[in-house]
Amino acid sequence: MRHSRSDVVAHAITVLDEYGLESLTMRRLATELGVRPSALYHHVPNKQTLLAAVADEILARGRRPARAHRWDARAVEICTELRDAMLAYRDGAEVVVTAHTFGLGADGPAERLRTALRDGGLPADLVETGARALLHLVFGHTAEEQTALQAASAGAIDGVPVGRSDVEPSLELLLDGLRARVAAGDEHARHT
Amino acid sequence: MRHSRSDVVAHAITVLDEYGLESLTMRRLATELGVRPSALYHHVPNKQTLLAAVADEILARGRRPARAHRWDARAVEICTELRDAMLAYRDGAEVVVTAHTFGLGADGPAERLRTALRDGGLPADLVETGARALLHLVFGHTAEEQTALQAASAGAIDGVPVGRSDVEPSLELLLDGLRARVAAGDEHARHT
DNA sequence: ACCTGAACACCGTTCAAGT
DNA sequence: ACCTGAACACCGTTCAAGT
Repeated sequence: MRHSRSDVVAHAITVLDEYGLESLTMRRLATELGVRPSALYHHVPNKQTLLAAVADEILARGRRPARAHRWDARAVEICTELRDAMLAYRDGAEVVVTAHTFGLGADGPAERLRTALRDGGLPADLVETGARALLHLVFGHTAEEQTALQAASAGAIDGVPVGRSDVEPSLELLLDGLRARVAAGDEHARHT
Repeated sequence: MRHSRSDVVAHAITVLDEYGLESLTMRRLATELGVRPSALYHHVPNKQTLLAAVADEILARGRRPARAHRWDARAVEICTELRDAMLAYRDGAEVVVTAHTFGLGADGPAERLRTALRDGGLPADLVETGARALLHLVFGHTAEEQTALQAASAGAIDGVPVGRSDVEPSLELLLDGLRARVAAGDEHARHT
């Protein structure tokens, strides 16, 4: 069977989800596709690029339509969507976070957060630091949550199971900081 | 020459800093120590454990005495110390963050943050979510900062150089959230 | 355009045996 | 206690050649 680039990326996600990131090798992927390893290099320049494409596809599959209108509710929406998208596939958080750290794709959520804050009327510097802080919080939290989840599901019972809505307390804490800054800014504007 | 476990860990940091994480292989480390690869397994059960020990050593080398007394200043102190420790070695952030994510060592900073917040009189739930959020912020920020820094120093000139005190805006944003919660809690306590 | 065959230059880890 | 020798079971990537 002849393949296209999207076949390769799609099957990479399947292998990832079924056997984990450490088993997602070019050789294994090729074997599963019924092809020699060298054939993959016709579709993708190297493994790094393939993993970036996998990260983008994981995020794309998690997309949900926007519902909220207020900037803080929008931010929560984007962050929980991001978290759910990463948790939906085995080792999803690690793949997405790594791709983002190396600046290879996976930059959709950052851009959407910036847009939400900008549309909410936040000043440019708050948009920048707020979006980055929110993203780092979700990345850090979800990466840890996923390894804990996977360790629990592998090694049976040990430690307290992590609740599903566990990001929100940290998220709300940061949003409180943002709201306080916005309120202070409005206060200042009213007095000048 | 005969070696001890700490020799191996110390030389692993040297190799890491000089050639980067991707070049830190058991075989290369062994060669640099003038020993066969299998000899390393007398000192360390596997590579993962070695990397956790490397992470702990990087953090230990960055330790500074506590100066501040107020909980929020203590938190900033611990966070900037953590950041500086990770930035002090090539790929230091990635090594420390990975070790922490997999629950292998590198848990000193988290414990110290929790202690600082607890000593500051914050309620238990705020201590927990505050410490985690601060840690994730520093990890996420520093990992990104370091790859940007290393990319810039490798690929010469492109993009704006990241300033040295770049974590502090995000940190202060989160601290504003924490301070607001503390103030609200005190307010509530005064009325009951 | 998509793939094979064959090679290059590596990995982490184990384990019996040496000193 | 610390190390060697030798092996096992793998990696990512390149490149000429096939269809």
